[in-house]
Amino acid sequence: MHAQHMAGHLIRRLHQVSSHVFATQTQAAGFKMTAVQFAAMDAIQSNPGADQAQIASLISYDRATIGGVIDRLEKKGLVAREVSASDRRAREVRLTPLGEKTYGPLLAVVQALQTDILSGLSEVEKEQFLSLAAKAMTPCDSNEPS
Amino acid sequence: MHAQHMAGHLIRRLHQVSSHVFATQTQAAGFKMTAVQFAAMDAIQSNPGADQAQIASLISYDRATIGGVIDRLEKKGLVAREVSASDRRAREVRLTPLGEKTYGPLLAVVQALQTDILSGLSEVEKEQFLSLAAKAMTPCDSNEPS
DNA sequence: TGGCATTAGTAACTATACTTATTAATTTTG
DNA sequence: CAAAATTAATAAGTATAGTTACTAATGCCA
Repeated sequence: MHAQHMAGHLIRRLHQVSSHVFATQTQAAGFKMTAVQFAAMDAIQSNPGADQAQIASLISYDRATIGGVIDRLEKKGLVAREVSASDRRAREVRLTPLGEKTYGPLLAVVQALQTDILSGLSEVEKEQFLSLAAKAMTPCDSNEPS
Repeated sequence: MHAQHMAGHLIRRLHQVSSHVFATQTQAAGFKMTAVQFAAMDAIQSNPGADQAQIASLISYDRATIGGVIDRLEKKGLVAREVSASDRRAREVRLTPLGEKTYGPLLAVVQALQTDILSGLSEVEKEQFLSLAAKAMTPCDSNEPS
């Protein structure tokens, strides 16, 4: 069992736990939402009218996959797509009134569950972990504002 | 853009990078293999004759998903399944001779690529990160929660 | 201005990843 | 020993996550 001690394996398990905590706690709060759907919604809320490729780039996501994610948000009535007047290839994405109304309470739930993802660590260790994780990601963060 | 600074989001991106490094470097070395397939192969190599559920548990994997992973390993001729003599529900899994021959060189490649996953961190920081990640996982290491 | 590269989005395909339900075999227990 | 509970694996359904290939629209530029 060499794999257990490898970075890739540990990261896969962190991701597994993280996704599970997200799904469980958002569901308990009455939302049906995945972590990626929330990230997309968050990006759309901060950048209304951006096209799908821009949203994908903001959350480091693939152009070919974001379509499906936005499909599901659209199906829930949280976002709306509209063909851009200036570029008929592009779809401008915005939160619907329901999306706007949902975003605030949802954000509160999502912020609250973050501490549970690393429940095995103390507060200080969580800070250390997050700052190391953020640093590990910075080489590819060139296009992202804070 | 609140999501960027959250644990869940950072972990998702780490996983993304990790999977990408794994796929790229194993492919460059001539192997067609995903991280989970390697983890399964590693567990099978260390526990020949274990059934699928045991392998799943060893790598913190779902029983319903491991079947597909082992299917793909079987299709590549790396592992073989055999109905257990003592329990006809269970399939005992073992590496084939080709699997045995492949395992060593593959392990070397996988061990070598681990450092590239956290390429943004110094050696000391990598150690810190890995030990924090391992600690974050320990509460559930005894066995899997629901 | 006509052709060509680029870009936005989708489609199809592979592979996770998890849930619930089902089937089949085994074990427990009444 | 038969009924009930448990367990191993699969099946079906949903949602990521990425690749390559394709269509359609745009923009460059010679």
